[in-house]
Amino acid sequence: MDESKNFIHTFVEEDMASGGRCEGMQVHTRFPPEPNGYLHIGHCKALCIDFGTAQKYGGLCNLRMDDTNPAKEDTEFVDAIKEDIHWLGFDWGDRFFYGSDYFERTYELAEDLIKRGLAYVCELSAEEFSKYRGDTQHPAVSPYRDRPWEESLDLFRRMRAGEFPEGKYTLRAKIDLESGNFNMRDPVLYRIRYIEHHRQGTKWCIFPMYDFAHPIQDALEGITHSLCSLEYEAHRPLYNWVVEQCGFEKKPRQIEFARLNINYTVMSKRKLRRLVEEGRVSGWDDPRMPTLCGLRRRGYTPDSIKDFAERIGVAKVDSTVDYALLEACLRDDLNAHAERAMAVLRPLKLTVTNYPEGQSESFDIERNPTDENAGLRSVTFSRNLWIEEDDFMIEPVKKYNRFFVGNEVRLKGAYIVRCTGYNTDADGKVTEVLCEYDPLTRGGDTPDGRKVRGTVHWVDADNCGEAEVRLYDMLFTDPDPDGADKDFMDCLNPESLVTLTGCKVEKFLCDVKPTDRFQFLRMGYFAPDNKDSSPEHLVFNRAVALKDSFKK
RNA sequence: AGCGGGAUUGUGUAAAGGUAGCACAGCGGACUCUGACUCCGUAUGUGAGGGUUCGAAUCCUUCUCCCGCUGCCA
Repeated sequence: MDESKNFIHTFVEEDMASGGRCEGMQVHTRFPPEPNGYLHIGHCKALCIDFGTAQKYGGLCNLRMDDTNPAKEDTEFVDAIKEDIHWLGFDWGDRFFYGSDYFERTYELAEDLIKRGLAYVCELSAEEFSKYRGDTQHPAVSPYRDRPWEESLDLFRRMRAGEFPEGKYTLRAKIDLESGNFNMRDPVLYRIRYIEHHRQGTKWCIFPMYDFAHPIQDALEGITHSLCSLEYEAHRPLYNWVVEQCGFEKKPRQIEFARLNINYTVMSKRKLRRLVEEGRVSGWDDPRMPTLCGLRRRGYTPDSIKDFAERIGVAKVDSTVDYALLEACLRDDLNAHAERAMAVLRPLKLTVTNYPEGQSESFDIERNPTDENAGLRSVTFSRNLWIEEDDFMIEPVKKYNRFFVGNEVRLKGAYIVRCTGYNTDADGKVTEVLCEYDPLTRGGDTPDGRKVRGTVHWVDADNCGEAEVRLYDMLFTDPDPDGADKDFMDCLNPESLVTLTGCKVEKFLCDVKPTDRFQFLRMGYFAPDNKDSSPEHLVFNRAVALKDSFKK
């Protein structure tokens, strides 16, 4: 297992150590998404922390749909979430749960609290309660706090039976109306909602709040460590209160960490949802979206995303990670594993004048120079080739090693050629580059050991594949979209919106025969636009030049 | 304001009193069948002040700044 350690690991080890809170137990975590949207790169951090922590200590991680609010949740999202997690490579075994499966048990525990005078039915409306809630200077008051428990129990049962309209009553915990932590000022435990639940149907018309349901779910599943984001910090006392008052023997421990932010990247589920609903993108899996399925279509690999989650670390500080790190992770993965191809984006004709017209031969070129097992691919060569427009200069700049008249250049995997001239059109634009090849350098070797500094990619004009490439950018926003009270929609990078339905499409020539439309990744990799499976990549030549040209 | 968190280079993240390290981004160079990859080098940091100590990012203290909470959302 990896040796890197963060503050969560420190806590866990403390708890598991002899004499610790969880001595002799197995580490058990859970990933609890609310099924009201698709998973995005931010969830991935939590996913890697939840599953990763369990893995690190030989424990288990459950997958649990946190579906206690019927207004927002849908089965469509449940399936998508499961698929995305599997795609990333995590597995919950047979421990897939719904928070709503515990509704009955949760209800019993609520009745129990009422009977012990720890909860009461309140009939303050939401607006009224905000008046009674008090403020930092004044404690709250509640006229219903001292309702006899028998009466509360009766009302609570009738709430469940559907005798009251929405909003008429709530069940509240009786905790501390003077607490500086507002979560402890008699928080609502149950509210009435006549909305069909995506799983429970119309069986229930009262639903537990997150603050009540979550600790119970954790405790029932034997969770030892409940890892969540920073905004729940102030809820921890309530979490502990519920676990304590409900009498659970094994008490889960909540630990909070900072959620992920990436610069220029829209990371709120609410906003992503708007992009989908208002048709600014083609769907949750639009390649410009930071959702897992969007990243997948864009060409990101599971390993690169997990590596990213690893490299950003875990802490309690609000932080914003540089988008470039995500790209670096993908580059590293692709560089090690993806197949190479030679592709020409802006073709310039290259004629090998001393190579006979009509003659052809083929060369075997490694699929991946860093991986011998990747094998070879065959490419054909002829008198008529295409090279990249900027691989020729009439007047070479300093340190330019590619085509200019008089210079020797290696055609990758084929021959050493010497540039002998070029032709231009009436405007002086270069239309053709001329060269002569050295037959003794077949395969690109130099038997006499002479140094040839420039190596250039090429494709056989008589036998090359052609494909479309879609130029995408992520949906970037201004660095501070919420700043000058602008709507984030107005802060989206126009470049990334150019291509609403079609994207910018260009053709490219390639030494293999691509049949799909390809995504163009910013740093010079191609990935077919494949909705269903993991992408196969073609790593583009001299990636950095493109990386720079597409840099923000 | 009350309560709860937090502050290490451009961005993240390590260092549990003992050389402030690593990654990404930047810059410079070497190497190379692509200028990529790789390798080497390099600049920039402990929010501020006081204290304890031989020695402080770390302990104490005062201050400053940032974030979260005041849903019948999660």
